[in-house]
Amino acid sequence: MTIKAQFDHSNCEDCPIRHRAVCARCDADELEELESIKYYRSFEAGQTIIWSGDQMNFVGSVVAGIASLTQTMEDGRTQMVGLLLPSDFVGRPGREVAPYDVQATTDVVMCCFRKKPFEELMATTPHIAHRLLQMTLDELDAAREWMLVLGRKTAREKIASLLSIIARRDASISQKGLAGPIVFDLPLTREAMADYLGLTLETVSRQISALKKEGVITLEGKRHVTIPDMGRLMEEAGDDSDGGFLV
Amino acid sequence: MTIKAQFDHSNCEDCPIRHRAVCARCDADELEELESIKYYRSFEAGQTIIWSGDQMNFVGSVVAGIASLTQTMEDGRTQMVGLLLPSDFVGRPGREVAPYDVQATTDVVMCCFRKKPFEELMATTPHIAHRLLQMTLDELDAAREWMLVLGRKTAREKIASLLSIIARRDASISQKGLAGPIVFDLPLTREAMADYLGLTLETVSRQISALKKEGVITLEGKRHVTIPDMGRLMEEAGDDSDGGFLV
DNA sequence: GTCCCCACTTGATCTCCATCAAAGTAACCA
DNA sequence: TGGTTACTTTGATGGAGATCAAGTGGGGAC
Repeated sequence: MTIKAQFDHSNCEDCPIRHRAVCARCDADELEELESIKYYRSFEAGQTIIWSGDQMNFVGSVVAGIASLTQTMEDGRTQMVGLLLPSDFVGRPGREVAPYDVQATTDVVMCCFRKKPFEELMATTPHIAHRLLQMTLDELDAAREWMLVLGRKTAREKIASLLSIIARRDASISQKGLAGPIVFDLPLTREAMADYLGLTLETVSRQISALKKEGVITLEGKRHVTIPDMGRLMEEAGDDSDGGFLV
Repeated sequence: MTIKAQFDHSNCEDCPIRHRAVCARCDADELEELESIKYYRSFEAGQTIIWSGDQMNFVGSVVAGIASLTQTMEDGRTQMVGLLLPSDFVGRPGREVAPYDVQATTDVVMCCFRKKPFEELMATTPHIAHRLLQMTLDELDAAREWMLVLGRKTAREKIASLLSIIARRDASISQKGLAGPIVFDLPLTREAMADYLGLTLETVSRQISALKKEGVITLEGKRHVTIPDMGRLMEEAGDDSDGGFLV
């Protein structure tokens, strides 16, 4: 039924997209048309990929790096509304205008498709529309999960939730599961974390210090995190769900 | 392209669904199959329509009344993650299990389709999948807009934002546009509003009293609201966007 | 080397909203 | 008619996190 089931994406070298995303290389086995409209773009850390309100002329997947979706109020308050990790999809088939800023948080490589041809392809290729619907439903679930974090969790729980998401996502990419300590580099500045969590950067810093002091996490330098006990972290996050949300 | 463009739904009497939703009556003009798998269900105010974690065996649209999607933590903190007004769609094609509680906030009538037949229909009928994708994208936008409200707005701005959404949604149903005073009944208790806004019911009550005292809104009884100046309310909400998000 | 810059940490204080508590209002029912 | 119940308002108080303000540390340019 899905492409994923038919191909072993781990051998798909020049397309590091392993799941969920529309994968140009792999689809090309079935759909040469996709191959012909795909192209790659690179962005430097800090660069804005799409401005809110801009005409969108492409859709695509993040191949490498991390991008963020943010909304900003006139007075400068900003809220991150999504985190795009490798394999995540960007863009709205059928929409003209981008609803939020998309920014490269680290250096980013994207695999793009021109929007018009992609939409035409989608109209004639039911399973692409299907996959897109599934991905959109995943994002919707993630957004709603995040609403609980923003609306009801304490600062400490928010930090733990964010660490837990990144850790899980990281672990799932490196295929190791959740047993044993988990090690990763924080891809976000304290300020970006604050924007994601609806906090200030000072509060983020204080809470990270507290978690560190209490041994819930270990820090080497400012970004390199070790989580000795994932269960403990999830307790701190107030998570009953055994997780699995992604964006 | 869309059904909406082909039919005048305002004449579609026993199907009050006017836009966005999968509309059984109207689709029936094209798709007799849909007609054959649809049925109606009623729920009383307060009743739980779907429990989080339950097997979902139907999808459908809200025909009348208001339902809410909520998440709850073990310790009882709850966050509303969506408000379902008439014409909104409920259910996840392709998903087995409900991710949140769905509760009838007022008395609710739903137009349901058994999930299996609906999914089969979707697989063979591209434009249903398309419409569902568009609806899901709308919900995603709404969820992300709401993340800004939850993460960055003050209590007063949150209240103004909620009133503004309900007012706009109401106005769009009654086709009057936004000029002149807008009148509507609050469909939510103070507690439900608090759960939507990430506040306590006391704070909701205080802020509503404040807005009333300052003439931003008028109250008759506890629920009947008049908004003399929509622009003023949107200023209070901190909204630059001229709006249009729905869920 | 050392200077600078940027990300981060830590401290002191303030404020908005949560919490606890009590009283008011209206609908409903016996 | 009065009493019960569910919803709402209002008051008093406290605390989590914002805000303002220094200070730290590491990496890169020269």
